[in-house]
Amino acid sequence: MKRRNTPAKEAVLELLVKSQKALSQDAIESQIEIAVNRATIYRVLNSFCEDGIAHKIVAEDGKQYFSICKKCKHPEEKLIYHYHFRCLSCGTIECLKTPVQYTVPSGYQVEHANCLLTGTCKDCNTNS
Amino acid sequence: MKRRNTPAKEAVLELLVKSQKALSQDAIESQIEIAVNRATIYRVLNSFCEDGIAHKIVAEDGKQYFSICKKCKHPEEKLIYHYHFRCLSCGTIECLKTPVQYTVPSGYQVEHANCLLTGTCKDCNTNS
DNA sequence: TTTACTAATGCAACATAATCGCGTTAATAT
DNA sequence: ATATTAACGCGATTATGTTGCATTAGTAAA
Repeated sequence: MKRRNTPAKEAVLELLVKSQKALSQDAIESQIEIAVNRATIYRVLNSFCEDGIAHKIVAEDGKQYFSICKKCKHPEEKLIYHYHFRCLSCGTIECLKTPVQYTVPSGYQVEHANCLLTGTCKDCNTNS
Repeated sequence: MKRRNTPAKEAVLELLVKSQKALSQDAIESQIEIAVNRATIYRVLNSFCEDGIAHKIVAEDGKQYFSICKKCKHPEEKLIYHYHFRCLSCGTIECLKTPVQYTVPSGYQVEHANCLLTGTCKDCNTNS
């Protein structure tokens, strides 16, 4: 199943790259230049994840957030998991550079890590 | 608002303690001895969280899981965040002893950490 | 034990997130 | 220009979690 380039994909990708943050479907739908159907946005985002272009974060609100992050890629093309930070004040979700480090009991095999810190970000702390 | 003891609370608590795992509302509803309404289960679970008895984990499936974990309590009564592990094969979510360690850029204030690793657990790895 | 107060419950309605089926549209290669 | 089929929009559907409200039942005081 070869991918095709479409206006929807380009617009979503551009928005994600431009915003530098993790965005939810509804944020994308409201910020995107062109009109794109909800289901399509999800399909586009999931295809990005499948292709390793974007990654998905599930926040404690149960919602999915997607982001493009070039720093995620390790030299040997392996994804390095890093912490994400969700600001309770402004809602922003950003990728921190802090890598996720963990050890698991022997016999356990880790395939994915979803690590989210919540609190107040720098901007919201200094502005209050 | 003082808490009252009720059959629903006792049953949910007993189940959580017995199972030693993080359970979702629907798992609790199906495993619990007595019939308890869905909304009540959520209210009970949230009250446990407020009282510091249980903690809530949001998995990458967007669902909330609740668990009792005595090891969570630090000597000075402060909650220590630890990793959780979700097995993609058997669905079990368990608390790992691995503490969550992170550093955040200056100006950031962390209030909560939700860290979940997914993969295959020991049992599922050895049985395959 | 009886009474009063109100936390807790069940039920139904509601809100939201995400997925899916299906007929149609349009990107790509020939 | 044509054929193929990935991608799309739309509507329906599923699932999770919350909320309002009338009723029930803990708990403490009389």
